[in-house]
Amino acid sequence: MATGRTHRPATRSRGIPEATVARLPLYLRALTALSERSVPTVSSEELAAAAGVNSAKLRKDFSYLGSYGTRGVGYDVEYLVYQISRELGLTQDWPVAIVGIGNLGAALANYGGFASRGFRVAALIDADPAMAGTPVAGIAVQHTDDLDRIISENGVSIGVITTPPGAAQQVCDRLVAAGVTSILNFAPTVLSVPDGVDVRKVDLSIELQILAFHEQRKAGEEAAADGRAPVDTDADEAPPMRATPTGRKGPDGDMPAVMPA
Amino acid sequence: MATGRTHRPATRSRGIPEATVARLPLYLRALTALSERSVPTVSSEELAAAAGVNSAKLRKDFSYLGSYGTRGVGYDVEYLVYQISRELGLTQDWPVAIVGIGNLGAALANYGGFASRGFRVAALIDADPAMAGTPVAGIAVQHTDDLDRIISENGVSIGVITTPPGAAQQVCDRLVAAGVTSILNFAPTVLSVPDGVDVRKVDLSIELQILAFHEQRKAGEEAAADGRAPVDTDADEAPPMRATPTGRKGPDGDMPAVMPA
DNA sequence: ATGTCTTTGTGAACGCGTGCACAAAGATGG
DNA sequence: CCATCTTTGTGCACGCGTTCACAAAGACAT
Repeated sequence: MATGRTHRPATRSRGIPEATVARLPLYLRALTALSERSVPTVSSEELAAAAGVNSAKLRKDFSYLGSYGTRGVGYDVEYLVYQISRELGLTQDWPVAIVGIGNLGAALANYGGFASRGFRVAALIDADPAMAGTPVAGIAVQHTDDLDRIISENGVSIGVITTPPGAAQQVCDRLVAAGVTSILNFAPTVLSVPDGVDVRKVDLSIELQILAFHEQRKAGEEAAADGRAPVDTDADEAPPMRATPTGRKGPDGDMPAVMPA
Repeated sequence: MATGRTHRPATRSRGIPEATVARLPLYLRALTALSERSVPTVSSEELAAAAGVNSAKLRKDFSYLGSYGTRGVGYDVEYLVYQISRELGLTQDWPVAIVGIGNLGAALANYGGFASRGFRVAALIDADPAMAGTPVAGIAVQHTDDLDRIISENGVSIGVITTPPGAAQQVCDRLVAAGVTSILNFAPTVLSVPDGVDVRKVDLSIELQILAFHEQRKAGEEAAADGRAPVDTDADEAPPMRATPTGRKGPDGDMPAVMPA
């Protein structure tokens, strides 16, 4: 019970936990699928299964948005699609600019999932002059020199960075200077941005490394279960000769032990 | 995060928290950069800044791996690179198969970050017979029919799915049946997998929607600060006529008037 | 109405992750 | 050897997120 106040969650984007926000798109996708199948209502149990989450969690998530369900029945699909869309800000148009039109940038430009929900690829930007004018996914690539103007003229507030890592921070700075306040970073770089700017990163190599960790652990457990010698996964087998703090070993010769105190 | 039912009630395995594992690749990247600059040691403060995290958090993370630092000095870069690499399982070779060679799949195949650390693109698989044999990133695409054999012969345990959403679950099932136990899913689908299989997803559209949410919130606050009428971000303005079950086609045509306001 | 049945919404407990703050450990200099 | 200085490693407290379990709300049948 929302403390008896109205069923309206008092303007609270503030009150919506980040973890919940991250799941809303998941619910929305499942609901959209139901909507296309003309399913009128859905229970928390069913929807949770479709979204791959716990039903109690789903109900709590929805409770942050308000009381949109009916006890004994479930949730009205269309109504919920609308409420979540509105909460996520998908009822308005979001022009997006992609900077760095290499393999990945081009792939994203062609990606259908973009236009589907409020997002529109408004500009493609690349530093290579040779690419200027070349159409990618039906949109002419523009040169980085015009980045500022392009962002302003199109009212872009969300930028996608798909440049090589070395250029990412610079591009980021320029985007922010031009007025972008949300960045989706595909470059394997830690971006630093001023307060008020949101950055989310998508990092293939990090994801793979996390999978490798679990994969290795599984292999080790399996070996142990087989009764064989477990994979040596944590002993200090042949470390690269833990460098003595003072004297560095061989190759680097007389590297002065620099290390700004 | 992983979507499947991969919930492990804290295996006694390694006491390394999931959150820490997710940051290790970040530290590793920063350390590798330092290593290339021949920096011998680094303090938790410096490294934390480079990785974009809190220094106390970094120290605690490292403490799960062991005591690899030297008080008063810091951490030996080379030694730490080795320890983290080993912990993540990057000292061994991980053959990876990419299924679905469209724009995105091809872009990933060409992505350099792959080979860099233990990962090797061992096979490209696509359902389109016309693509079979076509070289992408120097590797000939093979047909889905041979998926099982390809996975087995190459000892692939990590699969990357870049197919259209409709094919993702089926491809996933086949990968798992063939022996894959870790999946990186780029398709906008919730994959269900048996226990013991890890799934991580990369979802462009979800990331954008999360950014849109915050963007909308920022716009609302800004408007409020300007003294203008705040963006209506939560009132029940013009809902799609809450569940007016008016003539919903379907088996149950009668459709009671549910969902009162 | 009354009773039964279904499903929501949420109080409460728990566990994980984060950040502070500090003692311990080691380096360094006299 | 002792004093001082730097930086690690961690005990502790706090807050967020998850999950359980259940009372309340409403649908539906009689």
